Amino acid sequence: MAQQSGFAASAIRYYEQAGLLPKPSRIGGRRQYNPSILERLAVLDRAKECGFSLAETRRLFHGFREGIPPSQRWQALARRKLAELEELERKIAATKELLQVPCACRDLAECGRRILAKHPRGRRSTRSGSLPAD
Amino acid sequence: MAQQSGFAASAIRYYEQAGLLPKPSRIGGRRQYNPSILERLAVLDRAKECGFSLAETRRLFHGFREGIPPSQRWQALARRKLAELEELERKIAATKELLQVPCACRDLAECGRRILAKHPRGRRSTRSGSLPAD
DNA sequence: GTCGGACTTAAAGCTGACTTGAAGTCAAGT
DNA sequence: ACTTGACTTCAAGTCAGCTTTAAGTCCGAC
Repeated sequence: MAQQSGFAASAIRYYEQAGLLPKPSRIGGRRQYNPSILERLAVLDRAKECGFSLAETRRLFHGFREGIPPSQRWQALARRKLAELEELERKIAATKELLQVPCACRDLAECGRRILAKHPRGRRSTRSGSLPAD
Repeated sequence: MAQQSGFAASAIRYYEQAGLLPKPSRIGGRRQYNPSILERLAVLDRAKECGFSLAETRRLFHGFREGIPPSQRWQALARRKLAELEELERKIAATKELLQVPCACRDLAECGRRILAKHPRGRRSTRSGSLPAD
């Protein structure tokens, strides 16, 4: 079992099935991994740390013409990801500000009235705020 | 239909079933909303903008003794959320740095070897990096 | 009385990245 | 032969926050 990698076996099988790892050779049904898989997994892990989704990581591996070197691949993906992160930072900053607004309402209904007074809720939703999940 | 609120009907029903909205009175099976529900929904929306999960928002509404004023409720939740956001900002900063590391490898296997050389992967996983989803 | 439209419900579906479960297979050791 | 234990597969389950679907109900208009 190839958990010198720090990944769960189930995760490795999942990555394989998701096209992120090459199909390993088999002996009697069992996967035989050669050590290069560890390099693959290290890159995968790094991509994960970089916040790349599996789809993005798949692009890293297979989304470029053969000869394109890693530097260009990383760069292309990084550019988009950095933009996303900056967007996320903006949202966080806005959220932090909201969280620091003091509240002097007597009850939550009054909170509601004040919020409504400031931001009348139109029929069609104001799509802006609200952070992604954590 | 109470979509002066900007919420989808299905979402409102979902919130009701999740204990975030009071059960409205009914006439012939149909919900009859009084206008105070709009205040409720406004607070809910604000909580969402603040990045609160439905569970946290439920605490805002029902997680305190009766007389505790909104200011204290918001404050208690905000303290924890701000800490989370700062943690998230730290992760983003770390991720941004990672994304800016230049890569001079000839191929992805070499990337893997370099990563492995820097961070030998132990048996039990290094639980640190990697942003939540977006 | 019967049509339409707006509501009602419970249940299932969606996304992403996996994990968990059940049931089967394989090879080595006793 | 039989057990053990590590693997295999495929399907289903998990989390959140909803949305979608299907089937049913209610009421007013015709």
